[in-house]
Amino acid sequence: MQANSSIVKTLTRRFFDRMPHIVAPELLGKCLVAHDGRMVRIVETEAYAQDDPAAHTFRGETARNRSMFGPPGHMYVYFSYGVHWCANVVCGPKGFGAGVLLRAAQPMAGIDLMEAARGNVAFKQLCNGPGKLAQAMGIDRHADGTDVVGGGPFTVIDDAHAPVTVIACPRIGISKAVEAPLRFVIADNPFVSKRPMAR
DNA sequence: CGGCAGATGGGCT
DNA sequence: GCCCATCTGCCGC
Repeated sequence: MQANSSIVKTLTRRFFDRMPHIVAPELLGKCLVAHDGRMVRIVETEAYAQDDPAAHTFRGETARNRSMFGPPGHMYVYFSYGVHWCANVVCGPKGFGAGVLLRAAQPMAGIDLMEAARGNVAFKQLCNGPGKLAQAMGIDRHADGTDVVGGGPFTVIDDAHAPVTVIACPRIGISKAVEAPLRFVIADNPFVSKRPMAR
């Protein structure tokens, strides 16, 4: 191994077999890879558990949120405000509707494909929001329920670079449990959707 | 430049 | 009506 080459590890199913508030900060710095070469480094996540009034699973299983009740390590993709797709990774035990929303990421590879998908926007705005991230990566309804540990169209890997400094802060764009510090960002990363409030 | 009001839009309850 | 969002335009610093 050369000094600046990364060590890529495939995440195990067990990584996602824990509660979302544990998995969400640990996903920071991990990478999401698509089959066509597009890759992003995750810089912002939010945790949603079944007992959380802000979670889609709070009122039980429906056709829309079904994949969140399935086994961990799979995608939950939902259609937001009639316009955007948003990607989550299911976590927690099977049968417990929980997951981590992928809110923002840093483009790493396949930039030309991301720009084609997102249109004429600044580089920093390619993936700095959940809808933008999904659009840039080509994530839509077809990815719902697919495996992110391996074998699916998108895979989460640990492309280890440097350790990250994690900041926890309130989530964005919700109307219930608005103060819970379940949003996690990499400190001082320019690709987050909104800077966390200074503390 | 940042912040905010308004419009947009589909699927849920 | 409500909602885990985004874009545009308009303000004020």
